[in-house]
Amino acid sequence: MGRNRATLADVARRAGLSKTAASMVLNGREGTRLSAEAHQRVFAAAEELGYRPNLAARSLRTRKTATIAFVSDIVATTRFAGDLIRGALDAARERDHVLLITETQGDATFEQYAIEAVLDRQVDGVIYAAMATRRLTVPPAILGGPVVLLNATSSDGLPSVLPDDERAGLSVASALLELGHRDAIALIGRNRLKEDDPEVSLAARARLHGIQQALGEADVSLLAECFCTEWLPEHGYAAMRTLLNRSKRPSAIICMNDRLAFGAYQALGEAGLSVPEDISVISFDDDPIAAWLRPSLATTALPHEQMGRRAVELLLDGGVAESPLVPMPLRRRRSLAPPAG
Amino acid sequence: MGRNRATLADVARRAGLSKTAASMVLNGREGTRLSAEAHQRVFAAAEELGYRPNLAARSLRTRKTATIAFVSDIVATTRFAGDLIRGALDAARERDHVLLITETQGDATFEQYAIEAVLDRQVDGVIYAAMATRRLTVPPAILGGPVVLLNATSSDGLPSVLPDDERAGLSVASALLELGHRDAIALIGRNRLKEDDPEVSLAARARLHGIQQALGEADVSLLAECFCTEWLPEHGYAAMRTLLNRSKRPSAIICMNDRLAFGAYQALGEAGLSVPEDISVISFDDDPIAAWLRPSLATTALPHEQMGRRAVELLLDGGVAESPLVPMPLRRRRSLAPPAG
DNA sequence: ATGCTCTGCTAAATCAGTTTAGCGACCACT
DNA sequence: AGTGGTCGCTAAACTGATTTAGCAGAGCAT
Repeated sequence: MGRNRATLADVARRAGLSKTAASMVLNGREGTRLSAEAHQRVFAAAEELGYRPNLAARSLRTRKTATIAFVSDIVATTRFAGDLIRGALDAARERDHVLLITETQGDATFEQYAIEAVLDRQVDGVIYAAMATRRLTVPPAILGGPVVLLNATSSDGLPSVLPDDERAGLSVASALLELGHRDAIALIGRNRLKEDDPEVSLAARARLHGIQQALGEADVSLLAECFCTEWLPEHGYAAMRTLLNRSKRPSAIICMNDRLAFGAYQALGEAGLSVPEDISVISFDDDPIAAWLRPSLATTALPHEQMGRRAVELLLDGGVAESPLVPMPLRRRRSLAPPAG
Repeated sequence: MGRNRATLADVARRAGLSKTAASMVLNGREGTRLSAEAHQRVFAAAEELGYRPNLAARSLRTRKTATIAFVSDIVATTRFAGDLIRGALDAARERDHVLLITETQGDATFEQYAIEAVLDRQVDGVIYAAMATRRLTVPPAILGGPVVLLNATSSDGLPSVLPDDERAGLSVASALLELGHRDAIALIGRNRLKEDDPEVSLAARARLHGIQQALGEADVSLLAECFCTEWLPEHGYAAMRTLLNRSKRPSAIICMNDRLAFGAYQALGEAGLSVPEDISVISFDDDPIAAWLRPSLATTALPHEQMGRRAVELLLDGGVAESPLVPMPLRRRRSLAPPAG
């Protein structure tokens, strides 16, 4: 790779100046007393030789690599990961940085390995990302330099970037209240494990709080709450069927995520009920599937791209981040209507 | 990041030996005549100091960085990208390498930038990946070193890794034939642009060929073919509705991808038809949605993780790759049944 | 004539490794 | 005693940049 690249010494020689002079000119150093003509010559030589600095050599001296490590537990499995990475990539490029990506797969050995690998390469900072919003403990090895937590928090007081799930819960419930739903709102996706263990999820509890707060303020209580062991379509399907067997049919359903809502749609379709005429449905995440459903599913979007971007900004610009919370915009779609009758 | 790391000189001093000796011992050099005791002392010193080599310094001398560039047009947008990256990440880790990921967004300026960024960092090789299987032209700048094309080919004769869409087409059609479907098989997703322009897609044409070959051998011809401008659920929905308005109802549908099949399911549900009793459905990709559908959708899996892995293997192990094609396994699921009646 | 400052530039050290060339001690052989 | 070979190890060069310290010459005042 890159054999025969011109070095700084080549540039200096061609310009008839010293390496020192060439280095200073190319780095735009202030306060140097090099003549305008010297500048000219260096630039010309660099241009002609197609000179590009060898960053390995530079970083040996400066201890800067213009490289950020993106260490995450799981990059695949969810299509959101790509957005997180893309946002980070964009922000990094704008700052002339590049991303070294590793995955720990939630395995301690891999994590150890990943961290050594990036530290050995002298990265300028680490973005430690979780694919499910949660609390975690960062490996002490990376604390020697800048770290930002992405989609996670820790007790170390490290800067972090999180989606604002509580406000999302609030807006989801409010959307239904505004339409006139009151006494027949059901919730699908309660889950003790997710709600009680912040190392599993922060989203479940926050979303629930938001929903409860909005409903409480309107003096409304839920018609029913369905517990689900996981937030997958099959669980949403089962929950919806249970709900439909009850004496009073709900006028609106809140699902804790879009996959549950997908399952709920399936059960509603089988029961011959239509959304939103018979039942409104609203949810969280804005998985691409939400827009593909018929009718399209109203939901609150996880701002993954924004979050990835913020993480890099926080890491490199050292911003103090007013708040770690990134808003989750409400996507109003066809699955919402006022209650029937 | 990583301040106060012990250097090789520290290790050598503690072992009471020279840097040369320490370097040789730690690199396990053959043919050196250093005593067993010297080995002991170096290993002990390295261990005690928690020594880790500075890879920037090493690669300055050796011109090896143990880093691979993963340059792709688009990392987000499809949930498959994650799998491609994960496979590459795994294979890279097994070989003590790490991935520098960049995205070009199909933009020439970004691409130029991305390539300079990775070449400046002296990567050992480049994986040039496309998110949709297609033919492309690689930027000449990266040809100075090893390159592997992932999910793409080019006219440069570069090694590449591709999914075997033609065989997938073959197995999809064969699966239907085996079940007894013959004169009422319809195809959703024909698309001239994708089929005719290899820079847009190689998959469409290959899948079609495979299907046609299998049907041809069985002396069967398609009942109908629906053209779709894109392969999104809405197009599958529309196509399916069109098909249902014809005089003869199909006994089986082949969709060119799972998203189209998702749309077809929606239209079938609305029409009160059930899968697979009334109509069988089979498709391509194995998007996670395929398993979530009710009934679960039979499809052929894009082996993205395998492909990512193969690309790294090809790049680092220099394998001659018997064939660039990675098999797409058939996932038999509930959407298949013999024709009714 | 001497000393001082300013200008425009460069030699050399430095970063942390790898690699080449070779040194001193010891032994065996003539 | 002199020569040659092996053993066990090291000094120094090298990679390609940045950075520190300082040099030569011009201009000016004393």
